[in-house]
Amino acid sequence: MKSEPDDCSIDDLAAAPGQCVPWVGVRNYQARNFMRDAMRIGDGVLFYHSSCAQPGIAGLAEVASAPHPDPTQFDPASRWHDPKATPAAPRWMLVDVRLRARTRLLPLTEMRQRPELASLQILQRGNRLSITPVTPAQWQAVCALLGQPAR
DNA sequence: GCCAACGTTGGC
DNA sequence: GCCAACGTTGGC
Repeated sequence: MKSEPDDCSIDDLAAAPGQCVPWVGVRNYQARNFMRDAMRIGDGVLFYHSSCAQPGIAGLAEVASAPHPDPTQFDPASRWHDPKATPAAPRWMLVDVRLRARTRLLPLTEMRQRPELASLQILQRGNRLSITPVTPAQWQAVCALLGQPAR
């Protein structure tokens, strides 16, 4: 899951109540569908810093809630406000994400050098999705590079 | 700031 | 439903 550190960095996640944040602001249907349909509580999350000086994986996290409506879609003052969404017919669903571990930064440049990570969807040409699935083998490879248990 | 790549919009 | 125009993403 990509996050711009100016919005929510791994340190912001660590400082959040319960080290847990609602993943607000996703406004892409494919990314929404991953949160709404594919994620389960306890699923592992690679926390990726994007649109910053050093893009890369900054820590491990996990899905901490069932899907629920993104509250920012109803808030006219929010940058993520969606005038077409109503509480009766929400358009954007999200999950909460809880920190497991801050890690060293695994830079995008290093990720590209690792053959075992070559299949990661985030590394594919033209990928722009802010949420992409990770296979168990990819997860284990990243954890090994970060010196983290793969549990 | 550039630009490749992709998503969304809206006229037809 | 097609598709051109436009907007967004995100690394560099």
